[in-house]
Amino acid sequence: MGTHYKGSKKEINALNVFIKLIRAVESLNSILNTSLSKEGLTESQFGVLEALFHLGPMSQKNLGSKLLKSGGNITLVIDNLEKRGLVTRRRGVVDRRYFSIQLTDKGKKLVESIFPKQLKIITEEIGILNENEQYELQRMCKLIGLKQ
Amino acid sequence: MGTHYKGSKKEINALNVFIKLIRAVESLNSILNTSLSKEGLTESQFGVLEALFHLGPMSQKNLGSKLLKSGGNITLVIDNLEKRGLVTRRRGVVDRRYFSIQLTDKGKKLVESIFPKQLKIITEEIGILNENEQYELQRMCKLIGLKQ
DNA sequence: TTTTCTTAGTTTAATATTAAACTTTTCAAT
DNA sequence: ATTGAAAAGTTTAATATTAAACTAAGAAAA
Repeated sequence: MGTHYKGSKKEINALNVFIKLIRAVESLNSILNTSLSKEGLTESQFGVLEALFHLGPMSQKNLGSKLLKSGGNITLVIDNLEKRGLVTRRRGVVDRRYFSIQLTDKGKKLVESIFPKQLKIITEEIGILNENEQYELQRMCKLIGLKQ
Repeated sequence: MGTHYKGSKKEINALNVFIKLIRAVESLNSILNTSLSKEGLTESQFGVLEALFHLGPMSQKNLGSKLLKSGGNITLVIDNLEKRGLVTRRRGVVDRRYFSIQLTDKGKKLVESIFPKQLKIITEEIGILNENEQYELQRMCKLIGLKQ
């Protein structure tokens, strides 16, 4: 969304804020993804591993809800993680429709080695803002994300 | 990136700010993309059309720079837009390595019909914040996006 | 119990996205 | 002028992403 549109002042301001917001997130994600790709992981794959690590085993449906991704997408990401031996599918005993997706030891060790690095990057980047600014940024983002 | 990690207070705060920032942008993009998909356009396709509309014809290389996308990606997106008759490739006369990517009339009309709707959504969403908040949000985003 | 509805997961088709290898064209250096 | 480097675009292979159609399993209703 370029900045060359001649709209009302209110529109131009909103558009500029929007663009800066998008760019900030793109910048952060770019740094984080560069770090991840060195470990041979994509953002989605790390998202799954990290969710399993911090929240424990869960179904693919549940993973999709947490990560805001479609069922078909989760199927593929889990396939790729399973091929690399980072997670396993365990079919539900009571309800055979479910899989319980589990981190393997290899997967757990990988998250333990990567997560601190990612957190360090995030802490450094966000650390450009002081405590009060961080509070304000978070408050404003909550307002914007309100309507889901 | 979940919220269940037991790190230092500073790390936990930064992680929470990061998550809220990501969620806000995801929320905004989701609303905008829903609107675009009704017109049969993807975010990338609209990005190209909008850039051509507001900045004029340019090369694929140039489009890639503006939109922060790889050359191969631009090739595909232009292919798809060209199939639908929304843009045309015009081979450079002086330097035959370049294409000048041009909006067709059909493409121009489409942008003229969609852009105001997108701007309206953005203005409404960002309008939740008052003028000073918008200024502050923009300022902080610039700081975060500083290192490219 | 048999039928019907719902839910979890898979598959398919389309677009997106990148890195890397490749082609064509231009430009610079010898 | 010829050779070699650089630049624009394409292709390929891999992963991502969604919607929609599909399969299998369980639950509810008849």
